[in-house]
Amino acid sequence: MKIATWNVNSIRSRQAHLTNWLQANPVDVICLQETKVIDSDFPRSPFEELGYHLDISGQKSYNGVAIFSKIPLQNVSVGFTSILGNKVEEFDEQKRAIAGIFEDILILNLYVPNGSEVGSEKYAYKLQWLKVLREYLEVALKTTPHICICGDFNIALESRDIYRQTKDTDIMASPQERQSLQAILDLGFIDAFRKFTPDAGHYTWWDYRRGGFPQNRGWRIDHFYLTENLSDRAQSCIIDKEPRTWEKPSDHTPVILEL
DNA sequence: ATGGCATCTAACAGATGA
Repeated sequence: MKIATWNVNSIRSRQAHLTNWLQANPVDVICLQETKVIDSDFPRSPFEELGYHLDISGQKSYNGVAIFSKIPLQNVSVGFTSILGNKVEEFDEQKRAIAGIFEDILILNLYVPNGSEVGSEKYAYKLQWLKVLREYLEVALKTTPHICICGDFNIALESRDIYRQTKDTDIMASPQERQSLQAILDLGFIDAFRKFTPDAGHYTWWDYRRGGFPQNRGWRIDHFYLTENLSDRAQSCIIDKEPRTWEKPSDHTPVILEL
């Protein structure tokens, strides 16, 4: 089976790109981020016509996540309160997390906060959000052996994931962000892409500005993290750069995991 | 240090993203 993740940067602006891509890549599941639309305005029919069942959680203008699957997901939940309760309610205001079970796998689709600038309020929110995510996974792991987390993490863990040297004050590469993500991985998650590809120069996001893509000035910030038992089942994990070459693309490109 | 580019709302400029 194949699972994909793609930050589409507005589902309404990217509808044709996504339908074209899905026709060429009929994955079993696709996890989307930054849909940027309330649920009642989500363009469902083009994707339902391709045979997908849709689970969506969006809001006006910002954020928003969705999972499309060829077979309906079981036990779909939105946000963190479903597992952690009302104490984490404030972290569910922004629509950044949706989960469901496909076959024996819990798929958790995430749009991690960007953080704006190191030291800002949004940066503090990003770190807190990651702490809540860690708690969520700690609980989930107690009952669910097979977990696949994917999405836009807005963090590049290592220098080989970024086209240039970074400073500690660079958002998406700061030590605190990396430690927060590493603490999650330390619960027992493996970077699926790195199981197959150790070398530098593979990215999933390129800045629209300054000709980032043509010069391959990118960052690898979209990830698949798998529990060890699932990692053993992984057959491949690849980045498909092609949609980034299309006209008016998302600034992110899809990553595809094969189990 | 700035701005570069794209998306949103809907104010056609300002907020946000990464």
